[in-house]
Parts: sequence; structure tokens; C-alpha cells
Amino acid sequence: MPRRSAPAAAGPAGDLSFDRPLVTVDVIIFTVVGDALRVLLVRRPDDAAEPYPGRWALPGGFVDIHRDASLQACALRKLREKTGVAAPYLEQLGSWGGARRDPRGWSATHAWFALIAPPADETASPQGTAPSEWVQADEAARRRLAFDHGEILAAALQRLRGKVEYTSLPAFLLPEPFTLPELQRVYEVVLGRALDKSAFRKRMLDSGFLEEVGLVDAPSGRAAMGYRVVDRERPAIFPRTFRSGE
Amino acid sequence: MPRRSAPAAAGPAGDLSFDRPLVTVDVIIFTVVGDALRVLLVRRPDDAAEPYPGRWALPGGFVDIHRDASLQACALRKLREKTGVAAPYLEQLGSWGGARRDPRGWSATHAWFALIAPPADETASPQGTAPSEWVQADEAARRRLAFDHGEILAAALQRLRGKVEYTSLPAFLLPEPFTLPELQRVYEVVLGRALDKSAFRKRMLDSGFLEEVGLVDAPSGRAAMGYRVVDRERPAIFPRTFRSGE
DNA sequence: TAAATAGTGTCTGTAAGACAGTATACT
DNA sequence: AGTATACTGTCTTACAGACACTATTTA
Repeated sequence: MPRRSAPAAAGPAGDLSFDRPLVTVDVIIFTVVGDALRVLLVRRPDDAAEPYPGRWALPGGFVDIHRDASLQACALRKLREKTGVAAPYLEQLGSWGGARRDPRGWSATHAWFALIAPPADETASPQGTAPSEWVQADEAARRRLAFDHGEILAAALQRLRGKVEYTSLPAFLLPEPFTLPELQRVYEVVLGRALDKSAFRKRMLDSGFLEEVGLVDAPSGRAAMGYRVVDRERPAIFPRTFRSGE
Repeated sequence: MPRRSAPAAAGPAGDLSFDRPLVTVDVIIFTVVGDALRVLLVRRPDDAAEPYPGRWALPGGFVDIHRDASLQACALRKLREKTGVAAPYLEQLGSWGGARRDPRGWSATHAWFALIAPPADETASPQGTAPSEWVQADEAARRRLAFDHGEILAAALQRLRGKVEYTSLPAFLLPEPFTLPELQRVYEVVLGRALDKSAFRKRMLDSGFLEEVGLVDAPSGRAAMGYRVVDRERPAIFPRTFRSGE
């Protein structure tokens, strides 16, 4: 038998010589550009020795146990390498692990999703390494992605759209300061439906996660109050979802 | 340098000879016995070669890549080994990974939480192997558990209590069929506060996740309707939390 | 008939949505 | 002044909670 004995059957205590899974981290990076929710995809190398050559995938890669102090630190590193962003909203989405998902062997990936403000330059591949692209979320979900990234992206979209119904998450998709009409547009883009202005404003202001930070000039029309989020670590949670009556 | 080169710096494509983390799965198994929420803890072996000898811990252990087809299959295996339960409500809680959490090396654990009906025999250690105990949730959270299991248990409790406010999760803590007064008691035990009977019944019956299954006799008083959940895979989600007004 | 428990009806307060109205900017 | 946008006030409606009431069982 070529393989090392399994953990449960390991002999002496402290014997760690059994086979270990591959461990990776993938990041689903969302932003809103124009009137669409977008997600960052990278192209896998064309090298035929790599799995899924030339396919689009979520940014990610192996955990480096000599550089990454934790899974979250690894996710932040990936995000920084791809976008230059250092302090996003970052939330663990879940992990996907099994014998079949990577042809190189039993692997477990840890998926995190990040919300960032739209990057200044939206076309260039930041580090000049692998080509990357901000793809509209719905189109990305239709592409045949590498590994099980299609499933992971679908889960991320479901989580995001679900949480947008009752949290302040969209505030992290905007550069500060932002105005309430701008914030409402982001909610509407993510949810894909219109919201009532008056109810929206009441909800946002009553829940107290926003801080006034002075008027912001508009290209035309009346100037609007600018806001920033008080606590960038914890999003606000509303007691009801939008349109609970439908 | 004794260590293998890091993943990002790996030379030829397909070189997988870098160091890999340890990969484990831990399960937070909840049930309600009597008037308290309880969680299953196991005692770690007294062997000094093992980390945290003699300390209480969450049930779990290394992923066995030759036996476990997936992370979820591994979690189900652990649960079955400890409790004999095969089809619980099982939900991924999250993963905790880093250089420091296990003295044996960089490790990543995948935590799942399970809701099961109270076991018939609540005292014995099921498989006769490691001693285990159903501990009241709040007391378990106060014990100094092995590894970072205290933090993981706290996260599980927070997730459970949070979700109980707006989902049908407590239905998975009862053996079927159950009555609405029984279900309400479980909600109250988990939440730690009383709920209004009328509002509770309206919410449960209107959301349509329950199926009548015939009257159940009570030891005294009027017989109550018995119910079972329609879909054991997906809990119902209510549009509002309880007591949103407070 | 009394006690115990299951289940229902009715009222009220709160808050979200609808929508019309007012305010403030620029041209 | 007119237009474009930001913001507010008022009305209506839905529904959760409070709580008293009725129903069905056993002793």
C-alpha cells in the first residue's frame, strides 16, 4: 500500500505522517461599477500542466504556511495582490472540500467574500501577472468557471443578495463619503428592483450606522448630505427585510 | 533552509511539494434536554504526547482523505461516531485556521453545527471510546476548552441564537411528531425568554413549514396536534425577528 | 365540576410603503 | 423661471404582540 495510514488508524499518539489535503483560499471580490454588480475573475495559466488551463476562476491559491498567519490573513493577502485594497469588508463565506474538486488531489478551499469600492482603473490587471477582469455578476455566474468556482460564486451571490435585504452591506461597495441617493442606487443594483425613497431613508437613518460628514456637491440639482459608516467592522442589521409584505 | 519552498514561490508548474496545513473537522452538536440547551463535549486523552491532555473539547479530528469524500461527509462521520445520529440538521459554521491554534503545526479546522433530537440514553459515552458529556450550553461556554474551541463554541451559540429569532431551526431539536407548545418551549429555552402563544402559533402555521400528522395525547389536559417539518433540508425563514419592537 | 392544557378572537400600536409635497441647487 | 435633484410629511395598511376568551381532555 503506497499511501500512508489514515488518521483514525494512526498508531502512536502524535504521529502526523498521514496524507494531508491541499489547502487553498479563494476570494469573491464584489464591487459596483456603473449600474451593475461586478465580480473579479482571473484567467488560469494556459500551461497544460495546470488544472483548468485558460479557464476563468476566482482569485485565490494555496495557503502559504510560512507567510500566512491565518486563513483571514491569507485572504487579505490575495485581495491585496489583486486589487491593492487593504481594508475591505471581508466575510467568510464557507469552505468546499473533497476528493474530486481538484485533479491534483483531495483539497479544501476557504472562500471569503469581499466588498470594495470600485477601483480607479477598472481595466488593467493590477499586478501585471495573470489577466483579470471585472465581470458582471450574472454573466460570471453563467460562465463555466474552473474547479467548483461556479458553485462558490453562486453561493456568494445568494449570500450577498440575501443579506442586502436586511443589512447595511451595500455601504461597503461605495467610496466614502457617499449620499443616501447613491446608497439607494447600490441597493437597487444588487437587489435588481426599485425601493421607495422615503422608506429607504427612514430605515438607513433610524438604524444609526451612518455618520454625517458634510454636504457633497452634485453635478446638477440640490447638494446632498454625505455619510460614512460608523463601524466598518460590523454591518448594521435591520429588524425586517425590505418588502416583507410581498 | 529545512522547509520546502512556499507555494507562491514554487518553481515548475504542478510542483505540490510545499508544506501543507493539518486539516480537521469539529462538530458542535446541540440538543435540548429538559429545560436546557446542551452541547456534546469530549475529553481529550490524558496522554501527554497529545495537545491539551485531559481537557474538554468539541468532538472532531483529522480529515481522512481516504475515507471522507468531502468535508460534510467527514462531519457526518464524526457525528455518527459520537451519537449514532445519521440524518441531523447540519450546517457549516465556518473555519478557523492559523499557525498558532494547534501546537502540532499550522492547522485549519472546519466547524459544523448539528441539531439533533435528545438521545435516548443521555449519560453513556456512545462508542465506549473517549468520555463524552452533554453539557449545558452556557456552562460549556464558560469552561476552558482545548484549542480555540471556546471561540468556536461561542460563534456557534451566537449563530444558533441569532437564527432562532427568524428561522424554524428549533424544529430540528425535537423528535417528530411534536406539538406547537413543545416547539414553543424549545424556542424559549434557546432564546432564554418567553414568547406570546398566539403570535408564535400564527408565525409557525402561516410560514407553512409544518405538516399536521395527527393528534398527540398529553399526560394531562387537552390533546394537541402533532406536526413534522415538511423539508428537513431547508429551514423556514421568517420575514421578521421575534420582538422586533424591543 | 374543577384543573390543566390546547387553541382562537379581538384590539392596539408600530412601522413600512405609497406618494404628494417642499427645499435647494444650477442654468 | 424652469429643471433637476434632495429631502419631508401624511395617510394607509399589514401584522406582531397583548391578552382575554373558548375548547377539549383527565381526575
